[in-house]
Amino acid sequence: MFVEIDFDSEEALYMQLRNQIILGIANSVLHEGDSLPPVRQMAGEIGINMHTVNKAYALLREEGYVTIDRRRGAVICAGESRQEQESRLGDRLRILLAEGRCRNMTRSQIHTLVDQLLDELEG
Amino acid sequence: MFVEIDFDSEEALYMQLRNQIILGIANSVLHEGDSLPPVRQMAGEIGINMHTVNKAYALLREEGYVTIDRRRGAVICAGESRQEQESRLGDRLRILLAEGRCRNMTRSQIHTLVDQLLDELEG
DNA sequence: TCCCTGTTATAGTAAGTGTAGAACAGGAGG
DNA sequence: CCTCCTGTTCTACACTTACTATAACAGGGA
Repeated sequence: MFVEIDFDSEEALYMQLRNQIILGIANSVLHEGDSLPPVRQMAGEIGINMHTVNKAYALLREEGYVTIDRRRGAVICAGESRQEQESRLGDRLRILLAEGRCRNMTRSQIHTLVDQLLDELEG
Repeated sequence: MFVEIDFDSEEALYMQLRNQIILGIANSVLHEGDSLPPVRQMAGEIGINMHTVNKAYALLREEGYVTIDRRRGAVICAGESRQEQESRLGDRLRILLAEGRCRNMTRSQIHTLVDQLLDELEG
């Protein structure tokens, strides 16, 4: 796997793993139907506990990014955006934009940054 | 103050307060030079502990949103965007955009959402 | 002096995070 | 049937963070 954990980060390990998998999906490194490594294998590869990986997988399942069954493990599933997720995404984006605006970022600068980050994901 | 705390939220109280103050600045409800209520008064108004308010104020000071002295309390200061702040902002925005992309949001939909949220802040 | 300010110290409860060992249920394959 | 691998669940422990509470301190203003 492409996952790398920063043990010095203040962000929770399971959250780092969750984010990197989401980035992998958006980045087309992971496609619909792909299976994630089993919890024990993933835990061994990145050097964290099995339960921490399990927590990340369970979170991804709750958020609708993967489906899990005992045969195939965690499988990337199609993005069927739920409304509740969008609202949370909007709330989080609102704070982010407010911070940028407090930092004197202009509207065009923000759009440029968004395009740049989207290009990274698609490129 | 305009601050309202959601005690059922999973977000930390001091983080809610910090975010609402930042929204207030971006929203032009709070202007450069304005003083925030004293920690004890703010704590009493919104029904939380003084130390929790103090933690939010201290965080805002670390992030460069306010300056604090004993005479005038916490005073909104000018936005002199630091580079470290921007990088963190970019990292957080990257995750957010990845989530949106996994939810099949198009680039134009994202820009529309950004514009909508910015209009809310400016309106 | 008195009051208000932020600040600090100490303490306690509660929750979250990460690790650890063990065991279970169920499907796959020999 | 048996074995292996899978996710899942349980208990337990240490550590950190979050929040509250009480108290005291230093410093500027009236």
